[in-house]
Amino acid sequence: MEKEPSYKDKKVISIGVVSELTGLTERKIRYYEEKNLIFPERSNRGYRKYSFRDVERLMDIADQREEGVTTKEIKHELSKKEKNEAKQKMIRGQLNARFGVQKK
Amino acid sequence: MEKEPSYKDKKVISIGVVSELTGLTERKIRYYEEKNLIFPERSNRGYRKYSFRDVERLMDIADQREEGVTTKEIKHELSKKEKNEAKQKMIRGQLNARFGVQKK
DNA sequence: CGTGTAAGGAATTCTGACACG
DNA sequence: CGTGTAAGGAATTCTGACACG
Repeated sequence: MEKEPSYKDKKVISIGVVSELTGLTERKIRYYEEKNLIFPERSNRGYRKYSFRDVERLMDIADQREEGVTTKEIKHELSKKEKNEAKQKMIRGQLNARFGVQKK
Repeated sequence: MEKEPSYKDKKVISIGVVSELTGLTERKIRYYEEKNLIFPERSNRGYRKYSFRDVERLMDIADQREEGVTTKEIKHELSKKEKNEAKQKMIRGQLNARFGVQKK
């Protein structure tokens, strides 16, 4: 029951292409990483690699920045979402343990 | 009724990453392009950009080459498929013209 | 035919820093 | 805080060619 990583999550896009795709400067993209808003992978020699999901995330960040939301606030929003997801997952796990289908 | 290009078809991957993904050398990848088996786009300054579909296509080509199929034969296979697709499309169009739903 | 390699040049990316505000 | 820019270096990619077979 493995989850094969969708194309959307494969980290294969260089920062230059991400810049074209999002309209953001490379400076901004690196800065948002510094602020832990985005998490690219690195190639062997340290080149950043992004996924399509990262590109979407960056466009979302760009929108929020335009509205005057600070990186700190954006970061906190992200943390909240992560906590919620962790909680949801835990609840699902417990429900499953008590009422889930039995293994044959 | 526009078809938005899926992530699978977006040309965003550099030849170096494609090489890692497929296990093929850059030399081979460029050669298959020379033989019209694969069609990357180009960035502003001439850098090749591939899609995930291209990556799949390359892995298919690699398999065929291992079986001893020549690039020429692979190319002919591709041409046949393209003709078939064109034919299918035409037939669908004609069927639709005669029996398709009427416009309101 | 299919692929490796050395060659030289141009463009990319990286980091750390100074600047402004 | 958020972003621009100049700086120097390292790695990437490109093309055309020679090599082997």
